[in-house]
Amino acid sequence: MLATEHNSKTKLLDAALHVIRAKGYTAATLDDICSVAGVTKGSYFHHFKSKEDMALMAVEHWNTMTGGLFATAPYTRINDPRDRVLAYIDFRSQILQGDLPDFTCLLGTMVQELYETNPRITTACKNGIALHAAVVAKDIAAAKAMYAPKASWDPEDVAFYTQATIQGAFILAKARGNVGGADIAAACIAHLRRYVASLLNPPSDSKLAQEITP
Amino acid sequence: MLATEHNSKTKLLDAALHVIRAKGYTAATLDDICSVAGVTKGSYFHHFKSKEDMALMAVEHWNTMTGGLFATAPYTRINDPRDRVLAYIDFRSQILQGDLPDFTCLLGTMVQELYETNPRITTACKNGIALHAAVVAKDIAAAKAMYAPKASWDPEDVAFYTQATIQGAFILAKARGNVGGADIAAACIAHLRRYVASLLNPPSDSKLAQEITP
DNA sequence: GACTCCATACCAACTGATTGGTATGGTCAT
DNA sequence: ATGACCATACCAATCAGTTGGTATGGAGTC
Repeated sequence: MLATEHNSKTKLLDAALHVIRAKGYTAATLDDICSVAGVTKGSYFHHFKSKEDMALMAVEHWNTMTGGLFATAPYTRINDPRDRVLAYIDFRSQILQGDLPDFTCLLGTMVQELYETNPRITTACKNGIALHAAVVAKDIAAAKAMYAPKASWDPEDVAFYTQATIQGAFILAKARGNVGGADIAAACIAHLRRYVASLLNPPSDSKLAQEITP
Repeated sequence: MLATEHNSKTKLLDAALHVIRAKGYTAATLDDICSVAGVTKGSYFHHFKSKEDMALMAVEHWNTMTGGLFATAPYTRINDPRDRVLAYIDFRSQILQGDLPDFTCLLGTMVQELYETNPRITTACKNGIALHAAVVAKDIAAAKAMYAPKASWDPEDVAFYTQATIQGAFILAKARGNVGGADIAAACIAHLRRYVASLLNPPSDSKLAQEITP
């Protein structure tokens, strides 16, 4: 067994996550990714049959990485579903650390430029986002059942709304740049938190949470 | 005056708006843009000294186009500032028509892939977004002064939040594709509307609108 | 344990196509 | 005839992908 057996493939995928998030899919060249990974194109094409193939595997890699991150995050151990949902949102705010390419979303970045030109990658991104949204929706549904059972809004719908806001927060962050970018994203997520909190704990005489008709 | 005086330049800019929104900045080639515009590269380089220069002018073109669209939109004639803000959000939902490249945002698309590699275009996008956010913020501030004067949230902050949600809605729409994409974006904007409405018309015993601490 | 055999992993150099950008020359209004 | 406008032909650089090859180590045979 080799210490470096499948090391190159993982290094290439890690490099791809970083480079694509920094420059986008089209501008991310194979040479970029290979040089960050510290391997050559020969190795690259040994593991991937094309750039598109690599991107699809990068999406899988991303899904397992982020899936693990959220599955093992501290907020998951909170019992009350409402608190857990809000702690999830807090967690999304807390992980806005480091440079922008470190905390922005691979799927949102790729689908933005490829939705019309690359259906396979677009579908992979759609599925990845839906996968995470479903996890969030599960907690939201549990919280709704307990705190707003009669409300007419759909937990899945709210889950997608959280993802939209977070994706949009990334865009504003990118526009502002590395200094201040994380701050404006956090401000957006703070508003999102307040909205979700209001949906799950509506003041008794308020019709806010009941009246949502998507 | 010539009928064709600056016709080619405008056609090139219009083509650029469409092609860049469809494929992103990097993947949008000069040949793409020229062929959509129906002119040749000779004309292109007569009007623009480089691709970056063209993109910067495209941002200006975009700002004047969208600026005019919102400045003359029916909702601006609504007197009550709260109604006007909510009608603005409704308007954002109403213009989700046609194919995705027709209603998604040039600035959000470009900044997503260029924030680390092209500071000039990034700054132009940031300014364009801030420009529109300021227009929205003005109405939100007027509405706040009338309906939630003691609330601690910042109108500018909320304006940026609206832009983030809309940008994120575009990403979800792109992920879902041309069929259903506009629907999920509209669902997100519906939630946004409800949140902004709650900020501007807080139920008397609710602390929702007052407690926002961004 | 020494041997062949072979799949996996990797590399350096190359290729054809495409890219943004140029050079040059023509057309037309003033 | 001069300058704004635009078309054709072209160029150097760069791109994704190929080529032909080396190095390693494990399986099977004797």
